[in-house]
Amino acid sequence: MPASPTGIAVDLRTRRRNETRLEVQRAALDLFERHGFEETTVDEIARTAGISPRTYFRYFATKEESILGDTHGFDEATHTCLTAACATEESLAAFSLADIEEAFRGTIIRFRRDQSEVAATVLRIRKLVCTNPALAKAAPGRYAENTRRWLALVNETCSATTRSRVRMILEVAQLTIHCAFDEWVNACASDLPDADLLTIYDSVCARVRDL
Amino acid sequence: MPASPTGIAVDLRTRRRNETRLEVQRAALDLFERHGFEETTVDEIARTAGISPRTYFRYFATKEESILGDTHGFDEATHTCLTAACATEESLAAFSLADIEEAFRGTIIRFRRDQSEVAATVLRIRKLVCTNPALAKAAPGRYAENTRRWLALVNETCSATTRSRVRMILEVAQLTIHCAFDEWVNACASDLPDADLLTIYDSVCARVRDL
DNA sequence: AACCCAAATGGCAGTGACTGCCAGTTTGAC
DNA sequence: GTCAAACTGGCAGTCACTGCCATTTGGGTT
Repeated sequence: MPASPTGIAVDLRTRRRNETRLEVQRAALDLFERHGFEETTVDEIARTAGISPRTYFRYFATKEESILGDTHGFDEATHTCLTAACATEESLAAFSLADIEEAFRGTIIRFRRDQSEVAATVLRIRKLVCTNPALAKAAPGRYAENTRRWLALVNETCSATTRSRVRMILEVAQLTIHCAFDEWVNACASDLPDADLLTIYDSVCARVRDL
Repeated sequence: MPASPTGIAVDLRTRRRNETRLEVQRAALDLFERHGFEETTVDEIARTAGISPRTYFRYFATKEESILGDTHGFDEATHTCLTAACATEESLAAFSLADIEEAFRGTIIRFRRDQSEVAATVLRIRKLVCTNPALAKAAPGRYAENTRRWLALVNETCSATTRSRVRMILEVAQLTIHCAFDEWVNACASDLPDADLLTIYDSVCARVRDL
């Protein structure tokens, strides 16, 4: 199996897989924007992406996942943040909301560097999610699943109290980001001058601290 | 239209409606416990409750709603709490997480007075929700819908900042209760001696404050 | 080169949630 | 008693999603 310069293994197979995955996501986003989420069938998405409906469900478990599957790097940020914290008992005890907030801030900043391309897609997705009721309803469930998975990383070694604390941190962090996303979408829709995700995120974080 | 002693209007029609609603909820809870959520079909629930499948969907929009529809009084608590806060601008500015937490505490205490009957049902429901993945995934979406509806009450009169603040308060309050529910279920399952919902809720609230 | 296994794909038939429509029945107001 | 509105059941249909099987394709082995 050949390796890319970054050391990540990439057969032809997995490269193709990633490509079609992206293709499907693009098709779904496009169709949802044009005709609405409920009006678009999985068959249409598959046809547009050039695959069979049966194959669609080998890439995404549900219709919603073609948009909600992409978490824009925040999942990865949480994951690395948490696994680092799980290293020792002390680091887990010291693990705090501020850690994840800092990691999220880093992810947001990375958006900017990738000039428009990524950030624009994120905005389109978030707009859909907070506009369409069906997606708005499906999204929290999807995120709760992730939280569950993460919590499993901590599960074994620590006390029930610590685990509960970690859960609260993860959930509040998620909550904060999603609120920021929503406000960002609204700000962009209203053409407000300070429609900057990082600025908004910081102010939402501050608001949480003042609760 | 006759009125009950409490002043609530109860025709025969609405009384019947409430009865069948309860009947369906009971049937669903029972079947889900015995055969599992995904293994139970809506047709079975309807048959057990003595109605047609078509009628089922006139009571509950989805299969999940037959359990998730009952929010054990916490929705009502939130609603009254929030409408009271919306009365004047000052009261809305003073509205805080502590207000809702106090209201929730009251709701929990009310469980106790209704000796076992209600509390037992709540426990059964919460156990199902935190055991079954499909329900665990559906639940957050359901609650997000409520938050949306509540936020609409505040929508018109106040600044974007205040609305954002109210949203955070509502969401964190929801989060706290659901964490408490989960810990309660786990404590009951392990037969822990201090498996008291109020005690657990208080400690979760404290944990949130320390974030 | 021929060969082979694992992974990927597509088609087909089936299940089950959910909806719109229509027709019959029940309830409450006058 | 009368009539409109609400409630109900049945039927046909759509669509998300799954299991199974046959076929193709990629990549390593001899």
